[in-house]
Amino acid sequence: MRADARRNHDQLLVAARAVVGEHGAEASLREVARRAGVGLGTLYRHFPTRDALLEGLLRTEFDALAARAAELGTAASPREALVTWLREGVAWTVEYRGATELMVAAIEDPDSALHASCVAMRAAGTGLLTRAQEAGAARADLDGTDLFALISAMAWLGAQPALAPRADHLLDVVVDAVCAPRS
Amino acid sequence: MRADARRNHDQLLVAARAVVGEHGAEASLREVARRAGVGLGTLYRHFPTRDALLEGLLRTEFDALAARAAELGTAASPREALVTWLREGVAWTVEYRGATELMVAAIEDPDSALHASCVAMRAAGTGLLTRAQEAGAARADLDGTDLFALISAMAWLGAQPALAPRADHLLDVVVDAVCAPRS
DNA sequence: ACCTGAACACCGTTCAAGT
DNA sequence: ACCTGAACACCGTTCAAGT
Repeated sequence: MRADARRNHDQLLVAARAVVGEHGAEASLREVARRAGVGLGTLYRHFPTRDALLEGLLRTEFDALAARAAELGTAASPREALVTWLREGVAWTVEYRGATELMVAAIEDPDSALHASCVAMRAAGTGLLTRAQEAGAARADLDGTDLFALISAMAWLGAQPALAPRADHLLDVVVDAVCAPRS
Repeated sequence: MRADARRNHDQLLVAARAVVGEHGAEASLREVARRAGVGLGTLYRHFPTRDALLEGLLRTEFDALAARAAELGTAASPREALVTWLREGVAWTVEYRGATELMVAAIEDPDSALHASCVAMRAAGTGLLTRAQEAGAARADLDGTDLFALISAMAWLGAQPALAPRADHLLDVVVDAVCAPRS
């Protein structure tokens, strides 16, 4: 890759992080290009879809979550590992308001730039869930997709200003439900 | 109101119901006006905001939900009344994909055209919840806003194509959590 | 009173023309 | 190779002009 191309690529990601932080995942792509000091066509050359651009932002975070799951898998009790990871996953997802819908859509769309990262994250959660289930510390009738769905829904909830004040408490309720051994 | 104004008003609602059904709550207002055979300014005269237009569509449904709560309050056991209403509330909310965000925003914005309807719906749910709590059939650490939030989040989940297949099951999990007497 | 549609300031996306 | 920005087809919203 040519030096100028690489610089543009990097500046686009920097600008995107700022703009998405301010306006959410539906932020204007024109504004990203503007802020990066780059033509609009250059943005499309580097990131042909909005997903591709977000993937550039989120990949490192996804990887961190998967790594965290591996760490918890050995460092904590099955129940505590699962609960901690659930809470951290929700907290992290709330940060990217608007990205939750994209994440959810990407998990069943193999063509999405976010697909691989989503699948990896689900796999990490599945590991923790299975371990907790084997220890009798989580409901047996849940799978990794359910966990992913619950994290997404609670993150959506936390991103709604009107509901955010109760989000932590409601997450407690859901965590209780996930960890109830019966059914 | 003049006869032509009334006819335009009604046709706008008919068109809006169709267009929102097809494209969700973010549907193009231009398309609504087009489909109603009406100038764009006429739409804005009758419904000055998008909320006002949606309110026209949703008010009857909100009222039905409140009435349903009253009915269940006398016809069913406290637990069953709450659970049935929760399920029906989620099922109904899923129908209006995209409207969930608006509903949630409206409940704390007194200027929203949807505000009164949202508050009434929350009040109806609060009645059922309180009754169930007094019967020891629901967690004591939940209030009407929590119920509203959980309904919204589960409706959001059900509206995501990738998660919809598990939505019913996850609602069961949440219902179990709401009805767990402890904590 | 009520209606219309042009006008304005924005989008996302594509692509001919430049270096 | 890579970049630019005009062009196209859309938005939401406002408002002067018409009946």
